[in-house]
Amino acid sequence: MATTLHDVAKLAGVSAKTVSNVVNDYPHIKQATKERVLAAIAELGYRPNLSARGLRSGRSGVISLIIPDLRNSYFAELADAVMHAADQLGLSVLIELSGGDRAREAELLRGARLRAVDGVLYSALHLGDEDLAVVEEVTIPMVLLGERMFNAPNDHVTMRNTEGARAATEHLIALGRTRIVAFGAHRADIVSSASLRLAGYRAALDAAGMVFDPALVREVPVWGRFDGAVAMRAMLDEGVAFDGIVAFNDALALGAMRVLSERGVAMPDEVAVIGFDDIDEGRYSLPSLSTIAPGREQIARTAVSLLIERIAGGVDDVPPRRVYADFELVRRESTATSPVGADSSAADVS
Amino acid sequence: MATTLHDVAKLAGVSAKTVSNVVNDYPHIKQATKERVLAAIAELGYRPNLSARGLRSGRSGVISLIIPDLRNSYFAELADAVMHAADQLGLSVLIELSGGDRAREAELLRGARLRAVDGVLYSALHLGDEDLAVVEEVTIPMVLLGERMFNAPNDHVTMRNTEGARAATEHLIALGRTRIVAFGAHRADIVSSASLRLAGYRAALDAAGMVFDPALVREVPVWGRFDGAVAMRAMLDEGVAFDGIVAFNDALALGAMRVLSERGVAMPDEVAVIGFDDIDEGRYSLPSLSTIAPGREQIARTAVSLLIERIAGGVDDVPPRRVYADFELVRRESTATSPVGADSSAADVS
DNA sequence: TTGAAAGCGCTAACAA
DNA sequence: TTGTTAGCGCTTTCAA
Repeated sequence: MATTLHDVAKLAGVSAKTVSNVVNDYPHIKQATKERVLAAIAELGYRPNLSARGLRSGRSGVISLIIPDLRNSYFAELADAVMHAADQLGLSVLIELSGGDRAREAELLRGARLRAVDGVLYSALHLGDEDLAVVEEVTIPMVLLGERMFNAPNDHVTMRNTEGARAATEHLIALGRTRIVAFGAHRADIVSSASLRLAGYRAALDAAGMVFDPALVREVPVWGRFDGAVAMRAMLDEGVAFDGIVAFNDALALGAMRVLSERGVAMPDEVAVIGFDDIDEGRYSLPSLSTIAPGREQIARTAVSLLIERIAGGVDDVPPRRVYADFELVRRESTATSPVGADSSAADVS
Repeated sequence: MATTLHDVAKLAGVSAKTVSNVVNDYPHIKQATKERVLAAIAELGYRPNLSARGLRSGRSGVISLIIPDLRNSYFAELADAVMHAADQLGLSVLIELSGGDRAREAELLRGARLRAVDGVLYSALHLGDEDLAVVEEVTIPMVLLGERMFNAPNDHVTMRNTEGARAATEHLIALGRTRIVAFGAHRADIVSSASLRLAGYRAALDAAGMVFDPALVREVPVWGRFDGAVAMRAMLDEGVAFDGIVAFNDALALGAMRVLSERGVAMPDEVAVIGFDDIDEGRYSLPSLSTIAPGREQIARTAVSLLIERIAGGVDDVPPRRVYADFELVRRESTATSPVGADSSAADVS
């Protein structure tokens, strides 16, 4: 079998506790002892049994990240950022995929796996304030990501959705666009990224004294490229007139742009497009895609930090914190004033 | 504290062992006993402590997936497929990112985390046969993914790189292209996806009686969109003439296509492009990108199955297995014979 | 079909 | 600064 603490202790001529102290960087150890132990560890190739440590200490050094899927670039890039943040703080990340399925979103919160991790970062698409009971049953530290479940008693990290959508819309208005589509709305009655972004869109129109036209609000329940393409195709077929699109995420925008190109609609001249998320792909599309960058790194770092604080304890009496990451308007060709190709070093490709 | 097996046992009026049997679906249990235990579990909200189980049984129910990063769509989609395959077999996946860093690729193989998991799926970019010593030190079951380390004593799942590249090249040759770029070559002296794909490219040229022109082999060390764009820009600036591109992955192809579009090069008329990986994004680019689909799902399912077999044991005397997944040539607009736009339901968007 | 006893490898609490 | 004792919650082994 694998070597244990005791094997090391025997070889080094010390007690198991001393070896444990060395392994855990306990400060008060005589240098000579430490070196002897370290030598024994190296000689035997000892590596601690994390299950035993976890059982004894109640800590596993692992956190869960629950997200819909990894095929979606936004979540893949978010997961990447979370893993780097966690790694720097000595934590491993166990990813669990809800598949955007409501039942599974709830199920994962109840699963046994959640007893094996120290904390969880949870990003739901469907679970909302009406499911608070499930959320409150979670006994380990949990930090919420995204827009759902605003009333849960947990720390919560999210972007400034409304302000971001407003900035995006104002950007198009400043370009002189008058018929701007809100692309990717959801059912209006629940708080979600979609409803917050729609509110920002409306606020921008109101502030500019523009009329809100419901015909320009396009519902797209799923925010993928495919869904964006289908919805845009339908919109064009219906003959709706528009000269700008605020897409509620980049994937939707990219799907829509593909259809606009097929139909020979010039971007940004005939239709200017801006998305949300700043996924890498948007830098290389044609035209490159203007977007609202949500502050992904900041979200990841903040979420992991808040979670670690809760895991460490000592903040039990601190009420739920809500952190809003800073967004940034990224201007690319899809909302440029000069036509595509005028600047051959376009986008940030160069 | 959380409820334990004993709490359940006490409430149900049975021994801990019986509860354990129920939890683990041990077959020979009287129905009445089982129901009583189940009721007690439900009443107390009992969930097993995975650390304790892991300590006792030597199994954690977790496997590691070591990949370069998640910003790269290929790996994100691969990870997604692996997680689904693992989930169906009751395993959780702990992802570790090597960042495409050679030292870290080795370090992760030695880490303590690898003692806490039952097995590992390992995809290296840099570690090769010259690092066999590190690989051989891994004591838990390990299945290799990708092209590196062909001589390691492990099961290995990969795509048919050479055949795939040959099919891609032959596809362009059939289109009448005569000056085809091999885009994304690496140092020739090591076995890698790049060298295998280059071999396939050469084989296709040879079979067609075409001359191999080293000027058409373009080295691009990193396979990202950005790198593809930079390399293509350089190539155009150098004035190399070509009418086809076999890009060694889709990201490279997409980066190159962006530059070709900027420069007004018509695709596929002036330059036909085909990539590798079949990432989702290629369906929505303009033109949509023809590609070699590597059989990602098959790779994921097979790798997880092989790993589980090794974990379960009983195959210790079975020599290392090598599985080659089936690839598929996916024809899209970037190698279509009719010009883009002729078919408005282009790509598989519709 | 069920129970009793033992102990996986580690660290917390305390003692020396 | 280091050692001793105990036990985390579970499953394995063996017995009944």
